[in-house]
Amino acid sequence: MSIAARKERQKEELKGKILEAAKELFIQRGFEETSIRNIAEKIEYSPTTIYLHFKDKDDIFYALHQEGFILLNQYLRALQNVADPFERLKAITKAYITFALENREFYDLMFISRSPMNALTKDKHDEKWEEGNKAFGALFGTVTECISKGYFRGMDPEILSFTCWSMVHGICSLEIRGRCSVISEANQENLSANAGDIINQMLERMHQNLIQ
Amino acid sequence: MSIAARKERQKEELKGKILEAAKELFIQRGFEETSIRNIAEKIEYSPTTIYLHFKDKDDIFYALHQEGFILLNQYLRALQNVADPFERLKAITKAYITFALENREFYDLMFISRSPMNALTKDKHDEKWEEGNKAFGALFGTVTECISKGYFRGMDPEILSFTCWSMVHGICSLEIRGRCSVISEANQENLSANAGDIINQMLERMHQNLIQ
DNA sequence: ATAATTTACTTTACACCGTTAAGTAAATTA
DNA sequence: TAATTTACTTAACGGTGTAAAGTAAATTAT
Repeated sequence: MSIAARKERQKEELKGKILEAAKELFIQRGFEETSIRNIAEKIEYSPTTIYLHFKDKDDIFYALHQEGFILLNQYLRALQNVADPFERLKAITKAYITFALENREFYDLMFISRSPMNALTKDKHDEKWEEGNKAFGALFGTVTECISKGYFRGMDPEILSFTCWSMVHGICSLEIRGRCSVISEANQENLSANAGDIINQMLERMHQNLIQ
Repeated sequence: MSIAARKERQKEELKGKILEAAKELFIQRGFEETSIRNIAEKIEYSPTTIYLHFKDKDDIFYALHQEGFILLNQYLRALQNVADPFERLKAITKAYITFALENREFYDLMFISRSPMNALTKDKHDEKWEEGNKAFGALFGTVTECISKGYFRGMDPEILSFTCWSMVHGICSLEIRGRCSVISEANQENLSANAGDIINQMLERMHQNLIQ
């Protein structure tokens, strides 16, 4: 039955083309300015064809947000050979910020936009946010390791992990959603990187204080 | 010329009614689900009437986001009589989180949504984000006072202020945009408040470390 | 008091949007 | 060769923001 196999292949091919077109458009123009009709026109199919491969618009952007997580993992994977968990934690916060600024639209989709989360609560009823869970798990693992080596003594690893995430997410999302105009022009350059340094400094001093 | 005065009054009245209707709708249903037509129907005018009072949809939500800042100021004003700047700083972070969670849609509009920022870059060409400047100024003032009293020695007050803002914004925006499902159910309760406590703890230990 | 003008709207219309239902031509199977 | 399935497209529904044109009432001018 190689005909069925070829058809399956062609179906996947078209799905890939839809996603590719969607990605290009949304990276150029952002999520809200990317319509099903735009995507369809780009791949030279009718708009309704897209619905044969994706449930709805949110479903497309859920798939794209998955690609974003693969990209984020590439940034983080490199840090897995940092032996000291505390050094690794600091490297994670820096890499996370770098990822966000180098892939703004992806970051927006993954952590700010409501669209991919809508896809979860609608279609995949009762399904969990696996991508988020996995990425958070990596942070959680490192924080837990830190605690087991005497850092952050007595703190809840999950809440502390969330707090670390929050701190860097705050920087990235204020930057991406254009709220940094309150900062003087001189400080706006490298603002995110500098704020990231302060966060790592805070983590460091927290540690220094505890071991004294 | 009291006729002109009355007309002016009536014009302002209608503008207020539009804003009131928009506010109710957007608090109930969120920004994206609130349309010009909805607002018009609610006040029993034709949709195009709204354009006699507001340039476009973003302009309406810019006005609403201003109301949000008035509300935020009410949360923060109470803390102005906390004499010690460091205690005030910690109170600000807590109050900020409380404001965000008690006024989620307003918070979204003020610090996450693109809409009011669009109004700035479009219409009010070259105008600055005054609301943001003013609110940030209050934080900046407190942080500067902290530094002048020996806290956070050697740090840039503006970048540090931004970092403090980022930390609490991160918590609030992850919560409001539904990214907290990665946390265990037990920890999801009071997650934001607990993360806020950790942030204050970090600020505190940073200080303790410096004065030792 | 009547005519001209301004004001405060509404109606209509345009060009989009996501999405569903119905139709169709080609490929495949019986 | 006929029946069926596949892979689409066309047409349509009900929504969106917004601009242009029309209208009736209020106001001003003569």
